Amino acid sequence: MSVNDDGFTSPVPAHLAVSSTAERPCPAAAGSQKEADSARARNRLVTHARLKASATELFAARGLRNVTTHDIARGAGVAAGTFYLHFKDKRVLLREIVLEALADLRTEMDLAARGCSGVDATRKHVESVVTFAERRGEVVRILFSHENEWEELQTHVLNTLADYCESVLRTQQTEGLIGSDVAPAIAAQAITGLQARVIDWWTKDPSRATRDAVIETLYKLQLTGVYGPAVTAE
Amino acid sequence: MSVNDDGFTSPVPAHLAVSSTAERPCPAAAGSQKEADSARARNRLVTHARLKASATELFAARGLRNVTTHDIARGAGVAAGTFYLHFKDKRVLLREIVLEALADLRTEMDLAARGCSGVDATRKHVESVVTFAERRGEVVRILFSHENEWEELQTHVLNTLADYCESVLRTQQTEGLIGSDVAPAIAAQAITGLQARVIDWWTKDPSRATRDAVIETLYKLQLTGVYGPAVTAE
Amino acid sequence: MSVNDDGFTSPVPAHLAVSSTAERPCPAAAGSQKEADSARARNRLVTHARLKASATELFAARGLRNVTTHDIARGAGVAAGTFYLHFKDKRVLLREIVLEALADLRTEMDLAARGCSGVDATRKHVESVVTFAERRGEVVRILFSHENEWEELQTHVLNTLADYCESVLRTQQTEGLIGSDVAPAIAAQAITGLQARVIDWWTKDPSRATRDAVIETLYKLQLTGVYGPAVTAE
Amino acid sequence: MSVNDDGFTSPVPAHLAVSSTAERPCPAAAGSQKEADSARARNRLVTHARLKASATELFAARGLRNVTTHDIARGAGVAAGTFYLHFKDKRVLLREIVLEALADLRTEMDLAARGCSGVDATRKHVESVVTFAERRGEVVRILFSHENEWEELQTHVLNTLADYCESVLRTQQTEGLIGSDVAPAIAAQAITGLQARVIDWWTKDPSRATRDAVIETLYKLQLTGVYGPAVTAE
DNA sequence: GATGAATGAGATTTCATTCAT
DNA sequence: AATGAATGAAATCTCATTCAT
Repeated sequence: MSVNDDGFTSPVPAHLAVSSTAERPCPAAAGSQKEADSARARNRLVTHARLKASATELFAARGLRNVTTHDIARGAGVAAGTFYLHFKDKRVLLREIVLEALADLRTEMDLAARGCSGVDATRKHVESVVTFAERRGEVVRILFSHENEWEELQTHVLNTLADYCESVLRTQQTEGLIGSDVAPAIAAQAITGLQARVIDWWTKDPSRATRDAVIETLYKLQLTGVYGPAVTAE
Repeated sequence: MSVNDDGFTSPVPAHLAVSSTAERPCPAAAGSQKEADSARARNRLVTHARLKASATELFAARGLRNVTTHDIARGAGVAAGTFYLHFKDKRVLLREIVLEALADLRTEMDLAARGCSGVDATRKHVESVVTFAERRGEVVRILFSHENEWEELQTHVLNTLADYCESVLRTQQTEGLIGSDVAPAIAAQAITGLQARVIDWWTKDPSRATRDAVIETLYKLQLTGVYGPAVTAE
Repeated sequence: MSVNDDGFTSPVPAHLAVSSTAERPCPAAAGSQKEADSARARNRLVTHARLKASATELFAARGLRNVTTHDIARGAGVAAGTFYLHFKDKRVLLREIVLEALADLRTEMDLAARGCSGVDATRKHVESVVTFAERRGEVVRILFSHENEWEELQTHVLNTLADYCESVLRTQQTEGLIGSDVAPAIAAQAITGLQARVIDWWTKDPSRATRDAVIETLYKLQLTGVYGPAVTAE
Repeated sequence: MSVNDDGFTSPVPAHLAVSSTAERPCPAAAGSQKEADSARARNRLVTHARLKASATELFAARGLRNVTTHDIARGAGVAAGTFYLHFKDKRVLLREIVLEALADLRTEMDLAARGCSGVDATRKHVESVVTFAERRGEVVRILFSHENEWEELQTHVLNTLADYCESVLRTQQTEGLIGSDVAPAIAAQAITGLQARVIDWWTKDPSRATRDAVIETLYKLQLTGVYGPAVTAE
């Protein structure tokens, strides 16, 4: 049984759901306009993507509150008002960026650990987190920065990761790999915090440690913490 | 030699230093007015303290950016302008609150671990952090929340704690308690993140776990992580 | 050679330069939108002009410091924030008004004295200053009022006029019309002050003297002082 | 007959009158306290004078609007509230400074021209103005700077000087020294502006011209203009 | 859809003035 | 009289959001 199956039982809360803006049915879709329409639709997606990319870059660099919708629009090369044709407001945009990144991370962790179990799955998870951080440093900065106004979102991110972690822990506890003296809920928070902090610290300045050192340390700390004597696993 | 002695050699950077409130030199304290002066001075301190208390409460509840200087003044029961008689601006106030809390926490950790070493010191540290969180939940929320604009401050807090942690780890490594395969710098970040996350999570809703469960889990995770097999230490 | 050619070699200092309103490059003027764009551009200029007119009126009546940006916006019939879409702040607006007026005055003086020289040019200059004051009393009030905060600007105005005057004096001295005992630099300041004061005084209440009396007196005083026998000089 | 007799027929308007603040009768003047009282009264005058000196210096340096009552008090070495024990508000203080300076200038001009008449009186007047500017540059800067909020006061200063000038002109016209084509009211404004401007310009940077050059130029221009025959008038 | 000028609520900050001690 | 903390009105400036073209 893969822990992945349990990991995401926590659905996105209604108020955080990403409602795609591009749903409105095209009002006048006269036959001969199909091509024009699809061209238009493509343009729309391009603009949408550019806005999101611009926002990601700016949020990562300056923080959420120090970026204006005008900044984002300028960064995307569109007019100020265009922003609101794609996103209801700044929060929605952030939500979209964060939830997308979170889903990506989860997918990558799932894929990495596919077919593994126990200690091996944990190692794969650590590796995939580090890989994700290397490839998408900007988005990681956003994911793990908490600005209070968006605490709801921040909490959702950490809780999603912690829930996943907790499910893994419970499974392993059931299997007798972890002692019954470990409280999965608390331990899950601890491991999430541990990873988030190290990843944030390392992402800010990757020269601080080699990729391998980060992986090894995360793995060892995590494993030997819950498995006790088994550090010798190595 | 106690590691505690080394732990806080990292002085507060100049730009974060809390300048004492009594900056302005008292121009002339004529003889017969001493009482009046001291009464005024006392009142001033009271107002200062009330502003700080008001700000602490509000910052913890709503975050820095969602609290106006007027809110703080209102919470303290003084006029809007009074704020600026005591603090140059919001940042300065936050800085004062945070650095004060950080110093308090450090002091408590030092006192708690006095005379202990090795595993015992670690346990005392964990206990004092949890105790601090129980008594001063509000300030802990501020300490462990990061808003990007104050990243500098946030970084200072975490680094101060991580530096402390790192010095403990290095000492124990020297003493052979920890294997040489542990990178103290990374591990220190990890442990700091682990503690900060759990404390933040628990402080938000203390009913989530008992005090003892939190202490035990933090202790166990931390210890068995670095000590490997020695979890049996207990 | 006309002295007018020399008179305004003093360029506007960089920090006082009026940056053209059309700074922001128009990003992309798609073909079919030209009309819409130009309509918007026209509206923008109208708003800009209304703000400037409103400010001119208010500054003349109440002085720079007693006029708020809100007053100016209200006077122009736009919202408060609109002010800042057109001018970085009040100073920039004042600068624009003053430098524009100064340029206009200079142009009118140049045109009036075109083809004249010596005494005739002086007379034309006096006439054009008086005419300018009659037509644009408000702006003249601003031009010749000095508020210390804007001393830089005030100094620029008077020095520009004085420089012009000085160049005229030097030319006439070269031509032997003026004795060598006259120090052009000092005399230029004197004549500038003389004209500014009379114009300001008269503009405040034009019923104080007829236009002709003002012109005659300015002309006579400048040329031959109060004792001068020969107003008949001409 | 001295023109001085006519010069100050314009009394200070009621709203500009300096009402001494130190008028309140001493409530409890028990016999044996005379000395204490007089010592106190002396102290009061000292404080009053220091406030005025502080204000004069600051106004001259930074302009009226850029000086706060706190600045003035600090400059005088007293507490903020003390300011209001001596002056009803900032305006009153400025008024006191300006009217005092104006009275001083007038007195010096009177004394200088005592016994002189005609051209000689004019020369003496010019000399005394320049001397005043040399000795009391600060106050002159205040006297001749116009900030719109205090236009009333500024107008009073210039009109006082212009009135004086006008009376001189009328006298000389009566005596046949000046032609009937000169309008005394306008000419008086012109001469006042001329002097004020040159004095202001020179005071800002006395190295711009020697004292004698300033006097000679002011004198010559006033008497015979720039074209005037030779200053042979003397 | 895109544009970008306009909107207006709201936050920060200053400072003349008062008043309890 | 002097003190200096407190007051609170007022000004500047920003920016999320709307809307006519």
